[in-house]
Amino acid sequence: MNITFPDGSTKEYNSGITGLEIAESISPRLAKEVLSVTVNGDLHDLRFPITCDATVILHKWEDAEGKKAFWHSSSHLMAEALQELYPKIKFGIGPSIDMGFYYDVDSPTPITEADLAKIEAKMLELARTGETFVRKDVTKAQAMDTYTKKGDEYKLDLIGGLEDGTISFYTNGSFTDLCRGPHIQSTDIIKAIKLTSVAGAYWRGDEKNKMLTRIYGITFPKKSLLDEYLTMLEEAKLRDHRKLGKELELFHFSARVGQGLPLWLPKGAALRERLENFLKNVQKSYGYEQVITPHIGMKDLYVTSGHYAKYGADSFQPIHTPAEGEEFLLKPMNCPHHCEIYKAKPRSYRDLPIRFAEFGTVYRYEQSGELHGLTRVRGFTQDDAHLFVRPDQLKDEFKKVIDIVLYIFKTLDFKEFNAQISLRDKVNRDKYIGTDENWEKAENAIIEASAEKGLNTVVEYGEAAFYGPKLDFMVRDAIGRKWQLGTIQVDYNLPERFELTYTGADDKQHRPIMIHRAPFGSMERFVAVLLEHTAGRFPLWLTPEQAVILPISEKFNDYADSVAKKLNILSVRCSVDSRNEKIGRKIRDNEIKRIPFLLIVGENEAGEGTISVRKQGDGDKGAMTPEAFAKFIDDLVKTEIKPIE
RNA sequence: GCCGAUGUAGCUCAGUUGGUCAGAGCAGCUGAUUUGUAAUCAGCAGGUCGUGGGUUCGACUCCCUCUAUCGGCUCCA
Repeated sequence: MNITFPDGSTKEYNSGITGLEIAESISPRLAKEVLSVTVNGDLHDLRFPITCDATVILHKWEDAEGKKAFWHSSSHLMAEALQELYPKIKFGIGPSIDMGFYYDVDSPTPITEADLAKIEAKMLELARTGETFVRKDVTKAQAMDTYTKKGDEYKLDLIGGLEDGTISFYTNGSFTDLCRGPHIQSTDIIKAIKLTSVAGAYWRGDEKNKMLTRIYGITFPKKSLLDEYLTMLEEAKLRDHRKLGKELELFHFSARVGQGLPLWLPKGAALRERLENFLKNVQKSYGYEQVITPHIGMKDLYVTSGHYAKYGADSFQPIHTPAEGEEFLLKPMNCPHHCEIYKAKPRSYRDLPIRFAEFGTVYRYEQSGELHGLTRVRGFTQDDAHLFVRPDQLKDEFKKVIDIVLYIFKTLDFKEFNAQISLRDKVNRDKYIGTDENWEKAENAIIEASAEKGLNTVVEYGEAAFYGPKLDFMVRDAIGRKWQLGTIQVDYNLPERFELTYTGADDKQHRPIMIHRAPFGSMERFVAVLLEHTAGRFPLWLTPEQAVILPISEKFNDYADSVAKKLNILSVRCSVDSRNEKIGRKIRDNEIKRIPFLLIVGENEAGEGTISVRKQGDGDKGAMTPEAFAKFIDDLVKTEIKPIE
């Protein structure tokens, strides 16, 4: 029997050998380190006999598959510890996740964060005994029987959803669990354990079900890896946009204004304005026209669009005029307004594509528990645009929008993002409006355009908007949470509902197709993610303050003011730190404020008409005239914003 | 909305078993200093201890309500 390895080499083994034995035959060290094994593309138990020629991959910690097995096994170890500490506990599911694992449990005794240290200690104690993970295959009926006797409704629910056939149990120490595996060979390679948090989670993710307690944890094969991880988490917290937003005085929340309603402070407003102008310029070059629409619209507008039926009950309640009692809704999206602009006059096929852009502020009632800094708010501004196109223009226009998103990401140095194609749920179709035919056309347009643009995409079913499929651009925040930024959506439905038409070359009326798109997603979320990516060190073209002039003493404040005037005229954003403080103090304070350039002026500079330039994190740059410095800044900004290709 | 945790001055945080515990540093203000590349010195002022109830002779401390925030779940036009 031949076993082939990933490097292409082949070795002969006796039939029935296991992955673990193969590792042992290669080296005792590998046998210690191997965490899981892939046989012919499928994950297998390390003790699973291999009986025919196969390709085998032995996974160590360095592999994602190795980590998965390690963390999944750790969740079983935690379950064992929990069972010993809380004998009446029942278990839901306990998978590995991106970083670590969790287990959902139903315990009559509440488990809180205060209990985590105790559970950790128990886990370590059990891990050291070197328990193996022993697999036992049973029939579905036997499995049902086992859990019926135990009175475990969660496991019974899980088994009920499985197909008939073999079901596997894994046992480590005193704990046996329904589990597909695979697992690591022994618990004694789990050397470092940190239970990170407890949280509530609905059974099977359905809010109608009971809420279980979810315990999150992470484990490592070495103590030093845990320390590194904890350090990394600490550093990530320093980049949290909520912390930086406060420190850099960008935005503020007030309970009296209302939760989820950000107040933009002067520096934040300046930053946001610059981002908006940047995008406006890009859009102008792509033929977009700016429009402006009101913050409210009559209820009927949203009844027509279909949004009222879908979200009306879960929205801010209607606003009424005092005399007539007319109902208005706080604008939750801009598309219906833009449809009405399209309808303002007859459109010809020659006019299309028509591209209406607006930085449109919208209000959505998000559940209170869902609010999160600037990334999930109740009032926010979309960098919205709606493109009205002919069918023959759809794919090209979609590709141009992808170009815009990629250009923006490149300019702002977002290297790591995921492009996600969000399609309809395969089964549950009544969540959506529109005909199957149009949905298929829309979905195909997105899939083809993305492929032709060479985008590396993942497809997610059930993630589409209720009126159409989307291409979403996802990025992660400082601690790895995923957020959607840019979105591009194809919509056949709103044009139908608003009876949008254009006159074709055949002199007949035709239906345009709509593309909804927002490359930033929203100004709020984009700024939040940008803050976390840059740790508050914005590119020069964006940063609220590019330079601060630091007079050596108050004697030079007048000279500093004259330099500031000169630089402001030359479009350098700078101010004067005229406080009566020592130069060291001024440097420190302004470094902390992340001002890119510090301009020091004293007797020498005032005499020569120059400024001494100090760059953040890069030290002394020498003296130059204000004019030379302005040119220097201008050149740097030009390297940051590259022309559109 | 649900589960859990937290809420002390503008910010970051101390406050022992309920009894001079309302504090510190930074920021602010005043004065002195007039400074050459990451914190000059001194003084002053700042808080119904998130809100509203309750228990108690007495509550920042214990209990309940509400509210906001944080970690998740659900949701996300």
